[in-house]
Amino acid sequence: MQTRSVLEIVDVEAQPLNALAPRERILKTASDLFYRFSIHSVGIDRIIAESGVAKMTFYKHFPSKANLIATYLRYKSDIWFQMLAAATERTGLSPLERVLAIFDALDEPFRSPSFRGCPFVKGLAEFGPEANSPDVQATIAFYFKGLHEFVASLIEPLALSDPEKTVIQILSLIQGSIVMAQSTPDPGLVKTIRDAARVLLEDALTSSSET
Amino acid sequence: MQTRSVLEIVDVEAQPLNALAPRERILKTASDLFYRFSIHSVGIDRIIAESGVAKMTFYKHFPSKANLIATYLRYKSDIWFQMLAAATERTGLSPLERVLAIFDALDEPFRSPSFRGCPFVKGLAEFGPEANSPDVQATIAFYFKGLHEFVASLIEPLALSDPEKTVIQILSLIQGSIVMAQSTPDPGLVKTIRDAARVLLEDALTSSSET
DNA sequence: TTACCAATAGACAGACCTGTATGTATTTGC
DNA sequence: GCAAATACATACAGGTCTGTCTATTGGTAA
Repeated sequence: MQTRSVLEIVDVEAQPLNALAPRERILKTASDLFYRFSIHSVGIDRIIAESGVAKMTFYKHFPSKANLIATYLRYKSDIWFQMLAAATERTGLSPLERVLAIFDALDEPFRSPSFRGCPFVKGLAEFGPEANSPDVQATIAFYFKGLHEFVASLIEPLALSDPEKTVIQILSLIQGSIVMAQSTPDPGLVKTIRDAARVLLEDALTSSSET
Repeated sequence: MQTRSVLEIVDVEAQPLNALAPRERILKTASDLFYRFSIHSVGIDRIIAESGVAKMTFYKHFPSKANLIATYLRYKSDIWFQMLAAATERTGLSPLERVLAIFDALDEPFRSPSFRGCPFVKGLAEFGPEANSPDVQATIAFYFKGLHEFVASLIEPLALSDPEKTVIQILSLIQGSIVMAQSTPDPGLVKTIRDAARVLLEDALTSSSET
């Protein structure tokens, strides 16, 4: 009983599968498989088998595969935004350091052997504009919009004359570094990109103070 | 007869489907469909139907779907590198302008309504390290290596003290801008990213001349 | 003309896919 | 301890996938 209540407050991420309720077990298994192998190449049957759940239980919790996919993406999105918030909201950081903290936060995932790139870029690759999966597409759009707003909120305190321009540049560095980390292994990547971001931010600050 | 020889030297890209030989018809159809809808979600049957070819004809020219996918990616890679070469090899450009010309070349594809992001990032999303398709994976790796070498060859004349660092930064801006163009429409994107690249290059040049 | 080769049409095998149906076991709340 | 909800195992329907097979048509070159 006591063990039970402890389990409930601990992050789902760190739990062994068999300690989780069916719904979480399905979601975590699907998340691993979708992220590793791509979405279309992983069938419901495999998710059911690896999560040790009956088919009817699956369809009770997730009315369709599309629903599971959207839930998976939303789950990844939540984890990612939580991580970003934790990294940038630390006390004692200057506004500029908060922006650069984004890149520091990327270092650990980039070094993880299970890193496979951005789930939402991958999602967009499989469920682009021509796909017929409104829930999935909406979840992907939700992420990109959220990231944009998050970066904008960090840039805003810098009081730049053209903040949106710098937001786009930082976003491009984030997305670009994720692609690079996935396609071209390089232990120094984060430092290189962080330096680029710093140069761009300092340039924007200088330009803004001149005018 | 004369028409025939003309057709042969004109770029395959611009031809109507029915004027092409079966192999090119298949490849062009597959290229369109794979790029628009993703690879796994487009079946052989659909490619055959839309290219107006018999199934046996398809399997005569492409021994398997994996072979077609690898050929498709190689085809996209060739077109893309040709475009990059044409944009950067123009006469009268300074070494720095040649690097920036990469971003000018991105403007047109980004504005095209049929733009759907980078075929190789999309390819990696569907055929990552865990996939069992060595030919496809090799073609994707070939592209990323080629782009890296291409950018390095443009950076090299700048005689920077740490050229590889700038190469990675420029590559990240390229990949990042492609993701942004796909996920967040913005007519001013290329100018914004080009400015970022210019700032980074000028900073690298300044640092190199100081030491 | 004849012999050949490429392309066409369409059926088919065997595996996989999503989602449903049926019935049994287990856990949970009262 | 009992009733109700939940999860289990498994079979199945209907569709799609890749790749093979057979048989026929049409153009080309000797």
